[in-house]
Amino acid sequence: MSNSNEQNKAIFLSEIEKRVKIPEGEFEAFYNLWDYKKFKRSEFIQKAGEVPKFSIFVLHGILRQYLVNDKGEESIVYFAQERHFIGDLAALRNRVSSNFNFQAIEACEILVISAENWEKAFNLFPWWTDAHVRGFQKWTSMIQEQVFDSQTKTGEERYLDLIKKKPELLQRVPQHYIASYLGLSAETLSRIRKKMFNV
Amino acid sequence: MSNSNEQNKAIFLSEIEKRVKIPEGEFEAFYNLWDYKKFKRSEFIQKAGEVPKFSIFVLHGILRQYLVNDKGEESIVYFAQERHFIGDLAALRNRVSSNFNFQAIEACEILVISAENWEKAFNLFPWWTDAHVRGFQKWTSMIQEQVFDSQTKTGEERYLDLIKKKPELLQRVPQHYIASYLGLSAETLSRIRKKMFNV
DNA sequence: GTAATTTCTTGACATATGTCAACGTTTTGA
DNA sequence: TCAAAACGTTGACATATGTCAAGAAATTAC
Repeated sequence: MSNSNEQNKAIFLSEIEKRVKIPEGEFEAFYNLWDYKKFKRSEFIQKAGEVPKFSIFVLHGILRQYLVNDKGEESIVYFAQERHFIGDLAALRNRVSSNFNFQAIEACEILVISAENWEKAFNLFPWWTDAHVRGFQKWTSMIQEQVFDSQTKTGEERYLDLIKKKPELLQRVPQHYIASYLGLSAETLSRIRKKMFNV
Repeated sequence: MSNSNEQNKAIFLSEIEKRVKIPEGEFEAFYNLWDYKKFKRSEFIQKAGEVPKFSIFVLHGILRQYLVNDKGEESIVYFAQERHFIGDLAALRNRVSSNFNFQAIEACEILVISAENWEKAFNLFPWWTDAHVRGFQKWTSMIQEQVFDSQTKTGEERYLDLIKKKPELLQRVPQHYIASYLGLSAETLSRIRKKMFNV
């Protein structure tokens, strides 16, 4: 069921070309800076407290990025599905430990890039830098709006938003992960759903 | 009371040099891409719905970045004090309207850079790009942790965190702005403080 | 300096959400 | 295929926080 190297390359290329134009012939060298890896369901790609070994592009599968506090409560900050970039780049580049956990929810195929190769890519390929910068600029506004939502909306409203924005996600990951992402207990989400669908 | 042009330049330079090394002689040209502006207390630098005219560096004073939802409730996502960069770069670069409001809390002196000049700076000065990228990488982790905190911590815990991290802020801005930043009603913060200091 | 405005506090009450515990259902892995 | 693990639901109860309204205190602007 796993994709061939050529298919993976094509997926990766098309995703980057959505954002920037790649000069003739440069993609091959860029692609060679990345390695292919496979993870089983529920395996950890990276654990909190570790210095990240790489940054990630998801070819197939889905993984969760989450934080854990001192009381052991965890909360998912991001679901990375196929064609998403994910990782703790600040920690990767500065060679410091990360607070984030990255775990495969389903079996995953991913491409990874080491800190060393990340710097190479950044220095060699201006189009990559540009894509990267644009990605971050957009992403920060999005997360800031997420902070806002978590402060001003009820759980039910946030759940309805998610149904609109990422309906496929709800079919794909266990409901208690959705609850964790929304900042709700599993019980509360269950009750919200009951109220929404039973009346 | 306002700083001279030379003082402003020095402040700006020292802030960037904290992050990256600037090659001999390049700073002057970079600095010329920025303009100086002044705003009075409670004036708007940019309103939601507008296409941003520039991105901002704060020389003096403090401003708030906030969002408003359909019900008219507002929530502060960021306080920018002196020596902070602030703005909606995704909207600026793409020439689309921004959801964010930027308002001076105190009288402010700021440097601004237009969309056009921003692209110039980005293309001409790799050290600027680098500083910028590092800033964003760190910032995204920080905001993600902020989402986490707003989902897993009580208002009292978030207030205590803020006292530790930015004690000077509490002396400087009205308490109901602090409440808004913490995602609490003004009344609730008042009660938290009463409980903390009266017992 | 004083009026107008903004800010902060407090009470009473409503409500969203968490916690704990029990139990049934579904999925997983060998 | 079947036992074990993971997942989802429900009840009872506790609690954090919001809302509305009133008034006191502080700050601002002329």
